[in-house]
Amino acid sequence: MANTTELDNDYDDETSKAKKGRPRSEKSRKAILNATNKLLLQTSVQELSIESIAKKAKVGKTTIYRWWPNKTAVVMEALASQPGLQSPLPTANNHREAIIMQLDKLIRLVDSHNGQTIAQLFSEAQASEEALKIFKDNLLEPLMDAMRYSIEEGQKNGEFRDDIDPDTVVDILCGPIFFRLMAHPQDLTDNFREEYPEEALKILSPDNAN
Amino acid sequence: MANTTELDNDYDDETSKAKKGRPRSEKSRKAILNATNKLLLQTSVQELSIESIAKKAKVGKTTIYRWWPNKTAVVMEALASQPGLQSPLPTANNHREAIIMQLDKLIRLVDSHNGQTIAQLFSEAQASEEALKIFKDNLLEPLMDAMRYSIEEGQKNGEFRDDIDPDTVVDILCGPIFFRLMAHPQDLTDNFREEYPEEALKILSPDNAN
Amino acid sequence: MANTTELDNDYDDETSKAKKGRPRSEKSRKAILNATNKLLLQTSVQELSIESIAKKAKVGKTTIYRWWPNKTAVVMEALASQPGLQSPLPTANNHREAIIMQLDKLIRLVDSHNGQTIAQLFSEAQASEEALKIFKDNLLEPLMDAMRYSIEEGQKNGEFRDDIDPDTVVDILCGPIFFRLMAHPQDLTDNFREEYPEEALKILSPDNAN
Amino acid sequence: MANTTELDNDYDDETSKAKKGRPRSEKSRKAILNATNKLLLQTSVQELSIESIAKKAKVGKTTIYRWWPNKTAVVMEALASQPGLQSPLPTANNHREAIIMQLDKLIRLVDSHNGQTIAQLFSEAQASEEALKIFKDNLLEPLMDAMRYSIEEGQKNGEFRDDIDPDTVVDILCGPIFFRLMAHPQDLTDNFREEYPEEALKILSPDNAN
DNA sequence: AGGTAACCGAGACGGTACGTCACGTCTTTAC
DNA sequence: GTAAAGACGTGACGTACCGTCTCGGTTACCT
Repeated sequence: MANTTELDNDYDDETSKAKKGRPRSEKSRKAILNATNKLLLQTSVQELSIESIAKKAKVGKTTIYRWWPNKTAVVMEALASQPGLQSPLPTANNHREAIIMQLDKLIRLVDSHNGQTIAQLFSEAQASEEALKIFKDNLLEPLMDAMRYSIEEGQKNGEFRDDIDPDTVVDILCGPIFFRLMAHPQDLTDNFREEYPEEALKILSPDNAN
Repeated sequence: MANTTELDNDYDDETSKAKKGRPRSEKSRKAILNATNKLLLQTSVQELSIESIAKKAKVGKTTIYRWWPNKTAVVMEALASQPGLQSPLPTANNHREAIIMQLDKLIRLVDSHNGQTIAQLFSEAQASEEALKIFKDNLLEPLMDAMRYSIEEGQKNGEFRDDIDPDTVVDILCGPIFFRLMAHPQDLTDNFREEYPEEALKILSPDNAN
Repeated sequence: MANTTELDNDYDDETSKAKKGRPRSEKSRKAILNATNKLLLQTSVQELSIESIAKKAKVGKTTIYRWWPNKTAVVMEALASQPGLQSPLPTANNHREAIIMQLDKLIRLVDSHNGQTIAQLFSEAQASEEALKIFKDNLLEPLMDAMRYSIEEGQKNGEFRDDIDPDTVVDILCGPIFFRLMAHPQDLTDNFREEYPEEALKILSPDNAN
Repeated sequence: MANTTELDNDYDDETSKAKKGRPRSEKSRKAILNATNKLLLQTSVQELSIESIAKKAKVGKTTIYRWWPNKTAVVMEALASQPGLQSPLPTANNHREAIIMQLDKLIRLVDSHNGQTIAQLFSEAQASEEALKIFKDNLLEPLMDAMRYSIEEGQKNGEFRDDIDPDTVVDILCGPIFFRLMAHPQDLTDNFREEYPEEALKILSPDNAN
């Protein structure tokens, strides 16, 4: 029947957006992320259940399962939906300063009320390949990529020693922050925030080249 | 028949043994730890269930609950029960060497088939105060205490700069290893094991004092 | 609020269709009652476990707990679901005959393979207010109400003496049957069925009035 | 009736019968029966656990299992150990009076705080051949035997009609009492106690012979 | 204007594991 | 040999969530 239909379909496929059916409810999406954030103030990511989110958001469980692959993805997006997390860094005068600002931002993030949630997301990722990908794609990689870029640029222009692998440096810079977050988060004090970046960056000083 | 003092000691030793009731079954204890280790080769700590341990060990669930407060504690003891983990470090010529050996041992541990389990235990600990205590008491603190001791001694004898908090140094040394374990464990290569300790230790070099 | 009684189904179809969510599975309901009846051929009500019913019916435990408050309720409904138990009594010429037929039906019921189950349900009811209510509402009261009605009518029309409390009479008529069921069920013979109702009914004879 | 003379016990201790090992502890026996009676004031026989008795009596579980085959036996003996239950009946002028006194005693017993326990024992017996035997041997049979004896004697001397099976009569007399105890114990009032025996006995009146 | 298709909430479904309780047995020391 | 203590393997309890599945009902686009 109706070859016109097929022509139209072909045409539609190209112009894309024209999907049949009821569109995704933005209201539900927001209710879910909102409920997730509220629940996370009281419970850990591990204790958080899809069922409790659905109940709190007055949403069917299927609606959650339709749009997110798992709990980690929901929490990740709920976290990202919070205002203020995307705040841009001020422009830096040099790569050293840029990295210090990045580290400072990371410490602030991790020392906020979201710190525990981030640690728990990282933890969830340890038991599931899928969750690990989501965590890395959305939080870890952007962070590390920016840092690696600054390192590489600094190495190119001689600001930093260049006889050390940038990936290793990224781990050396970020690792202690995440470690402290997970092992003794109460010590992520102002003091640490001020001193740590300076100390950590010494690893990149040309004086420490082999 | 020595003097009275020793008799008293002997006597005390014998009376203190006197526990009433059926003694704890060493056989069951071993079966539980054994089953746990075997199951951990196939599943994550998170997926591991007390029920599956009990079934595999041919033991009642209650026997597990009687002796361990939670899953983390069982896994922790199962891990510790493995031979070779308690292997002592060779004596070092100086504190720098001592720390390098400690770091090397940690990397080896974390790069073994137990690495994932350790990461998962650390993760479990993020959602439970109780689990965190067990993890720190049994794994983290002994490790960090030894390292802190070496650092402090090295600071005293001038081997290391002494204008930096030993606790911070411990985090700087250990953090990247745990971070890499959790973020990209496939990169805990021989190469990393050889280079990382040397690089990390630069933080303690007197040349890097402020 | 939903006040749907199952008897009202015809009426409901026309009016209050408004049930949300997936409807109750009739297949599961039948599987549960069926499994219960089958298991009761092998074990006592006391030994019967919800878990075994769920397993045999290939149904989740929660499905049982969702629809029945306790084991007694499941068994009660399983019993009632058996064909033949609801068979109506033939119409009687007078109240004496009506009661004799009711007693005969009770003895037959109690002498069937369901007799033990009924005794055990009655027993379960001795330790639980809730179970007692279910047993009375579903089995005992209908039986006793019918009997009491016949007694009262017979008293009104002079067929029976009216100087005795109908409730006491009901107990006098039913008690021995249940007692024999519980104390020596092997004696609920044809002989008893034939003789007992006649004898018991003498209590209502006008000749025995005080 | 217990007629163990204490002289015999003293004598045994000193001489022949002397069994090896520690003798059974009378203190434990009493503690167990005592604890059982106390617990039965709070819980049903079904809810009562051997474990709770042992705990309350400060006795090992094995001590209970060594001397009683099951819970019913313990409860039965605990019940029997209560003073006042063995009170003898006054001598009767005729068999009719004897039976009335027996029924009156039964109603009193069953209306006491032990009534529920007796009903529950009878109930336990429905699921276990062993428990049924204990209940019948210790409570039901003595009661029914006495009643049957009076009936048979009354039939012999013409006090009662003799064209009805004494066993059936016993059930007719006792059944309603147990039935009322189990179905609506709140109606075991003084009124019932006074009226029921007279009414029930009409079944034996020669006037009601066929 | 009417079909059709994807969405939505609600909630029942078969499962798995939880942590607890009591069972009846076993194993120790003490008497 | 009995007693108290208490650990043992077993199995059921009732609950919480899992991820899936049906419902009735709601938008939107596409004829």
